[in-house]
Amino acid sequence: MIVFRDVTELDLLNTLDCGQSFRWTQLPDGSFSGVAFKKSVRVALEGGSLIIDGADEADRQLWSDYFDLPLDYGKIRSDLSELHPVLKEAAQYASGIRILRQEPYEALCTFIISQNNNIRRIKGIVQRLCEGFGEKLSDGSFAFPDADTMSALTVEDLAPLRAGFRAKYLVDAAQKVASGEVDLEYCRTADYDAARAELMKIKGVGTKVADCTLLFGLHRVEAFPLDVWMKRAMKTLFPEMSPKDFGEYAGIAQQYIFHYSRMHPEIFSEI
DNA sequence: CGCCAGGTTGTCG
DNA sequence: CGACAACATGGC
Repeated sequence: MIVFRDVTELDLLNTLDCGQSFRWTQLPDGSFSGVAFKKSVRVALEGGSLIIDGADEADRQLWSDYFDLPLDYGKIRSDLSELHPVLKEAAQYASGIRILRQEPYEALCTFIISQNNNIRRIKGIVQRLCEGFGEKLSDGSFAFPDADTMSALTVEDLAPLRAGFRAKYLVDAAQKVASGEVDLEYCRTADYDAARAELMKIKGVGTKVADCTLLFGLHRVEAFPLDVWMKRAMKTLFPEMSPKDFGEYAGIAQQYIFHYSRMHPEIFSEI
């Protein structure tokens, strides 16, 4: 078990169940169980301490990075709040959301699955993908399958996922990542537009999936994915702003606005 | 039955 | 460029 003391700006529900990761489920006691990096853990926040149950002390840095603990979200939220009064309200409402540092290939695949889909069904497809093709862990849970494994699969193999038209995109992603035709680590440090173009070599990866992969899988926090909610929010709440105006931590602003918008749908349906 | 869901693609002006 | 249907599946 690993314990991180005096953790601030972290809300587990808003971070683990806000549509950036699809691998966490809340338990009756409020804690979360999930798998990342082929490690199954239970996560809880008690009295300001973040507890990673089932983790080895040797992985302390890994889990610190996963929850992005080194980044000063209080400072970032304060700075973002000065940009726009509505952003200030959204950031306050959604405070405690952090950008997870997920594995790049997992982020890529889950956001390919996310297109024209809803979060509930995305979770189901991801779970079936892991159970069908991921490594079985000691506690009976399943890791996310790696690109090498998935590159050997066909669309027919993926039929049990019921992923629909997205299955062929998953196969293309696996093959291009496994062969090195698409270099995910290159995307970590490359010029942003070049990184986006690298990911968009994959069929079924457009600007939004690329941006989500960069934000949630490669921690490119300047990314600003525009999905249906964000397009509505930009038009209704920030008509005078463009994504560029949100600065180097635009991705964090994006999460605040996305969460705030989803929790207040009436904003967009009035009149 | 029709509409929508953290979109992308192909096609047509 | 911009608009628009099609794409699989499942919930409402």
